[in-house]
Amino acid sequence: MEHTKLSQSLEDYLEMVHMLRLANGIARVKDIAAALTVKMPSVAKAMIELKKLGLVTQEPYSGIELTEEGERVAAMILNRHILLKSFLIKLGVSEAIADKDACCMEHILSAETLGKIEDFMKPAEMVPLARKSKVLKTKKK
Amino acid sequence: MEHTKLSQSLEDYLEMVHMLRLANGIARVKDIAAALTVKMPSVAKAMIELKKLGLVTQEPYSGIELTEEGERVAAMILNRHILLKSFLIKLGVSEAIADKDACCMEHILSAETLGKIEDFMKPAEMVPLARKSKVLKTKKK
DNA sequence: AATAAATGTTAGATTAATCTAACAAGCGTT
DNA sequence: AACGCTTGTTAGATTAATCTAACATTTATT
Repeated sequence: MEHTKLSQSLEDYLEMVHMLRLANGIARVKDIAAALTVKMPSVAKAMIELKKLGLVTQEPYSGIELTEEGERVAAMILNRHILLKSFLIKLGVSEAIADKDACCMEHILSAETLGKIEDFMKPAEMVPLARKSKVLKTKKK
Repeated sequence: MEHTKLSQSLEDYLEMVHMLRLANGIARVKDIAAALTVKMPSVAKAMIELKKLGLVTQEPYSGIELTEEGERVAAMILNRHILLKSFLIKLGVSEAIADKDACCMEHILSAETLGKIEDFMKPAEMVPLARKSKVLKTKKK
């Protein structure tokens, strides 16, 4: 609801909470810090902000949970990440770099550009028939 | 020579100096501020940093010049911008948004990704014969 | 159960980028 | 040449994100 527009940094933290919960079932401060290569106090501060925004909850000294809204936002960011990563891989970028660059791009691209990238990716998935896969049809309507 | 890795912000300022000099012959504080939608004191501070880094020179109260090194770096950034913008346009993004998003992307993408995007763009420029411009041939070699 | 190790939090400093307000210089018109 | 407008600079505050150091809690080991 509140579209308070997260900073890039907070988007990263929120996304990481989500990813760790998917991967490990729990998002711990230590693991978030390690994954984002920051120190634990940075995570603590970020969590305070995300709590203020109503995106996460946390009982002191335990794992971080997502609120419903937090889940929704995190999933959106993660989807962007996945879209961009596969896009880059399709361009021939190696997986590690695709992951890293997707991680930066996911915070800055406009909805329009994301939409076009989606268009670009979709046909290939939907029509694996066309072997040559020349895409980017400048669609007329 | 010194690869002190400019911040995104300083890259933007340096690029804008270059663009204004190309467009108007002179880069004035006021115009830089307007173009980047910041206030003049922000420009002044940025110029102090760029001077420290040996990328620009400026006589007090007059236009900003690029050093040889500054010119080199600025041209590199501008090239990235142009590459990314045309890439986005090719994907179907409108010019204004392509420009804006290119401006963000130009600071964050890895050399590998930039290289792949270049590869992606090249064939089309070399073969302007194909009228329909259906692109992204997953080139085999 | 006591203690040690691991994990989490709080306090406070640092850095970068921005802003506003106040001051200074240059220029253009009369 | 003097005044006023435009442009540029300096000083100082603010905000966000990080860090280190110190402290607190929880978990594991004996």
